[in-house]
Amino acid sequence: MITIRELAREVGLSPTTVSMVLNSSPVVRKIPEETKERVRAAAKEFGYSPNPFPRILRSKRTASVGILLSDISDPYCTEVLMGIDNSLYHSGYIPILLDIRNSRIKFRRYVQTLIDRRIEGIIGVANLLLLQSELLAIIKERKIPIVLIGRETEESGINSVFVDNETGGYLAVKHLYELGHRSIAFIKGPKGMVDSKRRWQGIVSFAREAGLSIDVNLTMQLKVARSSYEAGFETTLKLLNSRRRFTALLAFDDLTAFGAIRAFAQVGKIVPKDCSVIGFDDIAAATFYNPPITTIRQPMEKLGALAVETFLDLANAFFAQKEIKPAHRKIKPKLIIRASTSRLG
Amino acid sequence: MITIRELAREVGLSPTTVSMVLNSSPVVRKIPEETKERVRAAAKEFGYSPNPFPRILRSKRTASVGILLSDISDPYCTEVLMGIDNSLYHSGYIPILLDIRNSRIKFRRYVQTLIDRRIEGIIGVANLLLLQSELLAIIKERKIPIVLIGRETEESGINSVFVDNETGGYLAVKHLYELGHRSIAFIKGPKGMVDSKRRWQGIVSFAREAGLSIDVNLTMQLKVARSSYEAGFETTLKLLNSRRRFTALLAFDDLTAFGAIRAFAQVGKIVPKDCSVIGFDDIAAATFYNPPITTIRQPMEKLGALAVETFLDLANAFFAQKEIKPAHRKIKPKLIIRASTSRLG
DNA sequence: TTGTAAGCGTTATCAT
DNA sequence: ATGATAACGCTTACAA
Repeated sequence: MITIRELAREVGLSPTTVSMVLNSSPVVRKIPEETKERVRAAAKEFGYSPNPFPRILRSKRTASVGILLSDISDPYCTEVLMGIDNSLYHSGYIPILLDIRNSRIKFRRYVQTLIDRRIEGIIGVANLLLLQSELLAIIKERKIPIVLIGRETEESGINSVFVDNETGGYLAVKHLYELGHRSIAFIKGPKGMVDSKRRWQGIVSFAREAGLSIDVNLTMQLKVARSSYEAGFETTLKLLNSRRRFTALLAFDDLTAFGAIRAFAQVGKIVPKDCSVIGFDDIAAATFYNPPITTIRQPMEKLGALAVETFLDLANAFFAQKEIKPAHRKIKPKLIIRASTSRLG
Repeated sequence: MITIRELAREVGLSPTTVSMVLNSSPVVRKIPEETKERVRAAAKEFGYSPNPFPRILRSKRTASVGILLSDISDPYCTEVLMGIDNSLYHSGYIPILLDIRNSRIKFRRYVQTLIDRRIEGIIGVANLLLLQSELLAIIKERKIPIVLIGRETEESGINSVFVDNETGGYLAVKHLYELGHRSIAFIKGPKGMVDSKRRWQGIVSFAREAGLSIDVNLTMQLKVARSSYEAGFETTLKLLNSRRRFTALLAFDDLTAFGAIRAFAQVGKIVPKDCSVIGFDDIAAATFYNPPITTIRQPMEKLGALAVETFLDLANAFFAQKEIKPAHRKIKPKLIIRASTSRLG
């Protein structure tokens, strides 16, 4: 791995000149094309790749960003990641990806790792832990730019990019309503989760508009402890046991919907013939579930892309010593109709 | 962000002493406990975190490893990643994760990115592209340690960690056979794929032992172009249209199995009552599919962990200037019985 | 027991 | 139009 000094010797010039040519610095206009060509050719010939670390040392810019995931096995994270990777591709930044696995210990350790590595910012994919103010403190005290994906937050200094959950909830009930459903069961997200609250607001808002009445006995809440697949399964069984009739079920997310469909299958009911089911997120598996489910799509790739964009703005502002207001970007979700919902009757 | 010099001034010592204390170098034993304590306390008080880049500059060790993924939205990759992240957690190495998305252009660019960043090695998650010898050449020429996960390869200099596909195929048919199935349909992987060939060898080997006859008319092959979910769906419909009877289906992987189950559902057949279906991989979705599928589990986390272990050995050998033989580790798969297979009759 | 100084590979500034 | 030099922040011989 050749250094710039060696390369300079090869072409009979000083490291300075070579550096200037290769970085097309302003002064370079005064250098004759012939010389420049010679340098570039040699660089290519010897496969010269400048060592980034001295540059980092001087400039203080590491061109790296920490990506903190709550759980990489969660399809939601994965798809957001695609958006992140894709946008980063063009930026010259490298991602340092760390998976918290919902462990506070790992969170702490990984935040430290990132700080040690002098990342220019952190992009976090929604996680309850990330909101622990004690932990945010670490970040804020160091003034590191941070962008949170998927969790609505007005925390000062924390940027966020998230889906319009209220509209999402609204669209979901509306769809069921338009298919003729009037007895609708709801499985809300875990208590205290902002997303869930917002979605519920959307649902209530549509119900009011349409004159749809919401039966509290058909309104359940997910337990936090278990995976939403399992929780969806059990909650649905409970719903079925209650003997209260309903023709449609609005689930908190896709995994919950999967669990619900399994529960129906278990008691011999078929979705959507016996009951329509709608999810939320539109993870990849939603397409190939049996049946493929109707859901509210969060544009996850876009969330990732916007987060990167926000981060880049922040990082540049930071080095330009400019203050920049925290951004809170809200994106519209979209109804995706598949085979788990059908017209009543 | 305080430097070691500033910290040294704070405690009234030289940077050297501080450095030695903080790195507990051998000489440090001669330094009185009192001094050491003072240094450590100050480091903590000022939140001193040594800038890693000068160290990298001197030592040539970047403590970073490139992770090249074929497609991060593939659940297989994701689970391998968990194993990688977990093992790396204790090693002090940071992962630079790049998603090729099966694009040769991205591959080239990302390999260059990694080389530019002076990663100490590359862990690749199986991808046909990775095997393109032209591209491997780039890597080999630079003598960068590389470990390939999930693809059997004897390429000189390339280390690999993969599942014993032959045993996997063997176990899968064996399971169906023991449930009483004799008319079994097979959907093999795309032509030219090593994994597929090996699995098939395992299948044939069991068939011979058990005296099971394999009907070539029930033996299909996946087309490469599409996702294995879609391909599984269409291939199964073709199988059903052929009117040839079969009571069980062995699919190339879980996604293929999902597609198959959808195809059965479409023609009104129920799995496993009308036909048993077995997959391969045991991705997370296998657990919550409708029905949850029986499959051959690849220990993906373990594959990731072993790859990291292999990489660490290589990296250490590399810096110790030792030659080390390429490792090819083969891991046993395991049958996981769920609800998509049942006794015949 | 502690300190001085050189060097890792760049790049920016200033000189020629 | 090109080059010498210093500096980024750390570690490590070597010196005191």
